[in-house]
Amino acid sequence: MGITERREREKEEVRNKILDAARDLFAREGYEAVTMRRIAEAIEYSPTTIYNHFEDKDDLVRCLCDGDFGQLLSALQTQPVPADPVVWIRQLGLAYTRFALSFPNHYRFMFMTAPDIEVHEDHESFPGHLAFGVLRRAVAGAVEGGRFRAGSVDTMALHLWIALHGAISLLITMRPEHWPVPVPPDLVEQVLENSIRGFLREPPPQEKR
Amino acid sequence: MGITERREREKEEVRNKILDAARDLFAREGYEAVTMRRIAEAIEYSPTTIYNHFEDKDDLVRCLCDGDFGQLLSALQTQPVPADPVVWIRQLGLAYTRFALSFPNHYRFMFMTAPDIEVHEDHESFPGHLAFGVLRRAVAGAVEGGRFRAGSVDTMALHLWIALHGAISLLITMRPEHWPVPVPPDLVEQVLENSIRGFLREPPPQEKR
DNA sequence: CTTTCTGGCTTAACGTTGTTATCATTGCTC
DNA sequence: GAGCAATGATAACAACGTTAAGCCAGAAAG
Repeated sequence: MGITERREREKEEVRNKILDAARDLFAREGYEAVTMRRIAEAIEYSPTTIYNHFEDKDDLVRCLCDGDFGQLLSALQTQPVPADPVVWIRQLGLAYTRFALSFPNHYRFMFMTAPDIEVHEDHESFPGHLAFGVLRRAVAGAVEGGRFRAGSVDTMALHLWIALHGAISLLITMRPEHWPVPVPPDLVEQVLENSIRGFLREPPPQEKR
Repeated sequence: MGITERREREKEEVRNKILDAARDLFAREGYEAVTMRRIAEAIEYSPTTIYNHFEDKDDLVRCLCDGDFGQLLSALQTQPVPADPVVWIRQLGLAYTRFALSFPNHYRFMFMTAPDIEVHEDHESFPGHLAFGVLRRAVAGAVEGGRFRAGSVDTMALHLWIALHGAISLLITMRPEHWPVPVPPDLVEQVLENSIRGFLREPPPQEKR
């Protein structure tokens, strides 16, 4: 009865080789560069073999991004939760940013590209939702702890996400020389700090410098 | 001497027919649907004719977006400037949003897609810069008028733009059912108002409601 | 041991795409 | 009328995603 297991293991192995080759192309050169034929050449299989493991190119890249984003998520969930929920929020935002800017093509595909057709029928499994759940918990902690002013936790978490996404997506899309003003190196931190400040119950102490 | 003028006029005419056909395809079905052959069929010319008027497909779509975005810009510059700079900022943000959500493919191409190669060598002519210039003037007015707290006008305008872009780009990309929380219909207005509030010198009066 | 069958893989091909090389035609210039 | 510049069309190329057809090792059945 170990035969089918070995077969499945071999199949999984090929699947991972495909994903590795695709990840390499994707991370370095983007979606357009991920070509069935280039993947096939890299793993020394024929292009059609890929279709035994993935429905089509979109399915492949989606599996790739879901998996890699899942790793970010587990990193978010694994790292220790600071006592101060505001510190926690800052930490989450920076981890999110670091991932996005390290894997801009992943981020672009997941949050800046409209899917062709209906996908992720069970919306809860989408890694983005789980990541958002973590952020929401942090915001809820800040509200309960009195650090944030009262209000809709969902709305505040949403606004934080939107602000981060705005800065990140523009950084990914536009080259620095195309911006209307010089881009400060800590732009995302600024935006994050600004948004947080808008939700604080009391203005931050003035002893800052 | 009217001959060359007539020739240029005819050439311009064909160019406009190309742009019109392309705009129709682009606005309705997006970048991928804009096909040299479909454009050619629509205008009853051969596909290669398009290359007499545009360098390649990217050049075509870029000209299209630049032109259409230029119209938004002139609308921004034409409309009367309110006495209250904060009202002005709100007005600019809403006009920007209306354009983006009315022409999501235009917006996607201009602000959510990385250009393949160097483009727009003279950065000042990029319509986005001019639009940002208007916003900066409005913010400067708010600072000078004492409505906004003191600080870098560039930074405040940048943060406003980023917040708007974050909300708009997510609305364009994600279908409502994929959001982690229900999307309020006035999301962009919320975000805009929130950002403005963060820059106000004094908290807004409480007579609201 | 032989036969059957099944799943994984390849070869070859189809239909599109952007783009280019080549050529014809038109009509201005001299 | 000869040359020339521009405009357009035909045909083709290379690359793409994807699919149909068949090959073939190896498990399953007799």
